[in-house]
Amino acid sequence: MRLTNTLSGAIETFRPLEDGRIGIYVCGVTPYEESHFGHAQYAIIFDAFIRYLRWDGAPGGGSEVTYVSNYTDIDDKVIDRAAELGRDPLDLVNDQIALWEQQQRALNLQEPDVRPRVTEHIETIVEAIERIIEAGYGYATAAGDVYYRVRAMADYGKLSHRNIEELRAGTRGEPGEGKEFPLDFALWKAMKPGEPNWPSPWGAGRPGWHIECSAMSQRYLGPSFDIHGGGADLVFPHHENEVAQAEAVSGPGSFAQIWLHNGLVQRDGEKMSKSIGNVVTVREALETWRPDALRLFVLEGHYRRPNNLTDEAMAAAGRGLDRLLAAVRDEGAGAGPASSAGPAERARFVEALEDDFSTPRALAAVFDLARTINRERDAGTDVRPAQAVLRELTGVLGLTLDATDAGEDGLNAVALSKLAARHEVACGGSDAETTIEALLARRQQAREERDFALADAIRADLADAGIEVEDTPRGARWSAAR
RNA sequence: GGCCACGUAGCCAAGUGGUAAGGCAGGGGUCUGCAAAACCCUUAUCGUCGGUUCGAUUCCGACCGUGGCCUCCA
Repeated sequence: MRLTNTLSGAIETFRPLEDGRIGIYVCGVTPYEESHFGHAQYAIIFDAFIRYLRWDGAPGGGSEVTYVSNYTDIDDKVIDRAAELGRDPLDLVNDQIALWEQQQRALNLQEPDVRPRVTEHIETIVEAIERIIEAGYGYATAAGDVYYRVRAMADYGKLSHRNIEELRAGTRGEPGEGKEFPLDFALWKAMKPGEPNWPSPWGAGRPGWHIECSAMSQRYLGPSFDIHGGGADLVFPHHENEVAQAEAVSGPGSFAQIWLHNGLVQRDGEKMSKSIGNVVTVREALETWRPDALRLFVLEGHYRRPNNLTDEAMAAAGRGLDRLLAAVRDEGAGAGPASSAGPAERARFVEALEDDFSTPRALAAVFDLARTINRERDAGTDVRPAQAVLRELTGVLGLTLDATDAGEDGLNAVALSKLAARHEVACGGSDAETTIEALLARRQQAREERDFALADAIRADLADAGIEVEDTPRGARWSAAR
């Protein structure tokens, strides 16, 4: 597999440190407020990536993947937000983590194998800081802060492709109290009154932002591991500092072998930010669009490129999803010969993903397969083998192709029973599905009597109630519109 | 200001030194009582200007534009 490595800036052939086993760490969220579309995007991308690595259809038959993704559950933002809300910081993050995990399930995101939290790894972090100090790359101040000595790291800046002079020119503001050098960053922050704190050799305090990720990734994946991922906005300073911290102790080139960064989400061509007021939360996204449509939208772009979220693009993704749903519909058992479609598309799919995880190209193969299935089905071919391949490939990308995604629980039972009454249909119970079936039976009867006015009226009424009716050779099919 | 990406049809988005995947939308058909879905056909000289080359959208340069980062945003 070839992947763009931020470290080298080039596409490299990825070889795991240990054959058949892959360790990957992805920077997770800081759960101080609701997650937004960008979080869904990074999570979807890495979810699909890991599903692919594990897939037995990947070259080599799939790998055993250890996926670690953290929660930064204590930092300035958490403390500030908790103070604003007058809440305990830990309560706040617990609530936000619970919400995010619920949303992750809604988005069909696989759970990471390990979800380390900073507050549960203070000892690991303190030990990591001690080793950095021992190696000569860290120093404590009289105030009880500990800083990383950036100038001690010869190749500082190698990940983000900058040098210390450049960075120094860009620094704004004051050097900071007790720092030897303006670019030095905090490994440990001395406690301030009222803030959560833990004991350490340098006095009570809490970890700096970057140390947690290098300490926890190495804790679970070893000093050297395969892949470290995250949003492109984390390259500097976060990931740069992680590299500096880790390699100060474990040596140059020892940390993550490949750095993968996903492009950021824009909203209508603009940066999504609170100051612009155009942030789309995951909650809003899930209320507006189907999970599979969201995933399709994300994966229709290449992971490294910025992705522009627009209503139009989302609508297009939704229609594309409908197309895939139509192809896997349970009407594939034609009387004719079995379809031979699938293997060629599968090969294209693999080829695309092997080439820097090109999900757009992989999806093109999937859509081509969908077209072939539809065409062959129309011709009476038994397309079930091809449908199985389509389901397999989309499953690798994490699409569920679950038609009930549209939310039948959202059906308006009251409106439906009124309809049933208007068309003089006995609907039995209040069950929405039963009512719809009864209405469709009434409509079918009308059609057989050539009473198309009534048939069309029923269809129109159902459409008003959010039910779309389509006639097929095998009877009417309905679905909840969205 | 510095560093780094990117700029492909109405929209989204792949890709290649030899005249450009896929999705959505549009137009024309087939099918259908009608519709929907599906299927078939159809819609681009790849930001601008130079250069290298037999030939560039693909390589190089400049310019314009968009985006990211420049100490705590996935």
